[in-house]
Amino acid sequence: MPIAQRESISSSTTATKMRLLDVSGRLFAESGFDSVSLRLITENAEANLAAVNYHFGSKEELIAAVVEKLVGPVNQRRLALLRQINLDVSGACQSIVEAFIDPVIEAASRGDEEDQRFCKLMSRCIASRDERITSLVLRQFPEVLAKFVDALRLVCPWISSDVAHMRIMFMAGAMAHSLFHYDKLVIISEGRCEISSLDSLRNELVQFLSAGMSAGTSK
Amino acid sequence: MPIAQRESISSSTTATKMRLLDVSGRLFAESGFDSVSLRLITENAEANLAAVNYHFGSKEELIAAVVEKLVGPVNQRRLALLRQINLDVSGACQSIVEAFIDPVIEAASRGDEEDQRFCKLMSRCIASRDERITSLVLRQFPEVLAKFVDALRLVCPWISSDVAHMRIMFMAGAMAHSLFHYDKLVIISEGRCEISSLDSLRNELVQFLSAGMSAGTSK
DNA sequence: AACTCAATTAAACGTTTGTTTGAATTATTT
DNA sequence: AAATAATTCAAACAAACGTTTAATTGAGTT
Repeated sequence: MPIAQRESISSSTTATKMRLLDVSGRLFAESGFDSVSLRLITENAEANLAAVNYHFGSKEELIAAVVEKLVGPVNQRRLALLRQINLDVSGACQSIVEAFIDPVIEAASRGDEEDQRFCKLMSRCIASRDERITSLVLRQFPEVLAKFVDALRLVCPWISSDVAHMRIMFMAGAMAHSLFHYDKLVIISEGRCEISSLDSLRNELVQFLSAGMSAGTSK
Repeated sequence: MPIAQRESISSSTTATKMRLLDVSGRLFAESGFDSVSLRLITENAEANLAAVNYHFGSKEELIAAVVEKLVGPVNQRRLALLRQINLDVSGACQSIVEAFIDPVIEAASRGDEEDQRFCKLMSRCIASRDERITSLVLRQFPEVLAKFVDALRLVCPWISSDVAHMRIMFMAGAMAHSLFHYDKLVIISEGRCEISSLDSLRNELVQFLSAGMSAGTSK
């Protein structure tokens, strides 16, 4: 009878359910949401094949659980950091960028998991091209976007609303792309570039984006 | 006997084969490479289900044909534009950014297809997270990356090799992300932002990236 | 007109997918 | 201890997938 107790389950959080969430995140990070089968997940979680449908209802709801568990706290932290910024002092634009970037870096470094895996999963969420994923991610994003646009325009008054929105999008893209692919840079550059740590990537991202965010307008 | 004539086919370019390539590009742009089935492709191309395997050998080789047809000319054009730049004059950094961006914008605007669809397909190639795709795309990229790194460091001598590599990656990410998602910005911004044309997006991208590329280093 | 070979077709193949079922097991409550 | 609910399990399900096969068509050549 796996239907009636759906609601009582969502609060119980069985050990199996948590293991499924954890293993799913690991596998999704490496291969994407669609490529990972329920059989691979349940085998790695040492659970039965039917466990996902029992605990989450469907694969899609499992994905939703993984995604929301990941992006929710990050967006909350972004808003919290943004509120702490003194928008009057010089360097406030860099603080805005940091408020957008650092919650992701923090979460990646804090977790017991490996940095890269967390970054890849986060990148798959933020810059997904699957509407089923983006609809989940973008649900919370309008508030974040609006707050960051307001902050940016307070610090850089010469930026129009349209341009501010675009620049937030550019920032998200640069971050998501580099978070996912930075480990490949040593190969593509044929050994000429090596990123020593996630922190060094973060520093260069902040440097690059701060300049872009505060750039003057063309005309 | 679909094996022996494989090479004679690749030069004949049947009407069916071209239709398959065209339809595949359209469908891949909208839904991604994996989500589009051979049945959907062949139905839209008014061809038989077996046509893809006959003309291309497999679905994977069809994807490879679509990808290489798309990214090859763009990278060639990038290198051509880069060679034309006078690296001594001021504003050379912006020219470098334009040499990276404009080949994509040109190709999107030139094609008979709709802008957005082309942008989405291009974005799926450039910033793919599927190793089967990235291995195709990145095959030509080391040369492009190296040339752009060299040009950037000539114009901005204070940038180290590592940082130059990263900034190219940031640029690619900002471009790919915004090319794919810019039509969603009007929804996410809840009507507060609307991108009038692909050209306006291009102009803001150039403005943003030029500032980021030429930014000073942190210490 | 007979032959040749590329191209198309309909049908079936074997896998893999997410999901469902009903019984067995374990845990919790009465 | 008995009864009830929650969880696990093996097995099977239908659907969708890429691929293959063998027969058929059609144009170009000998």
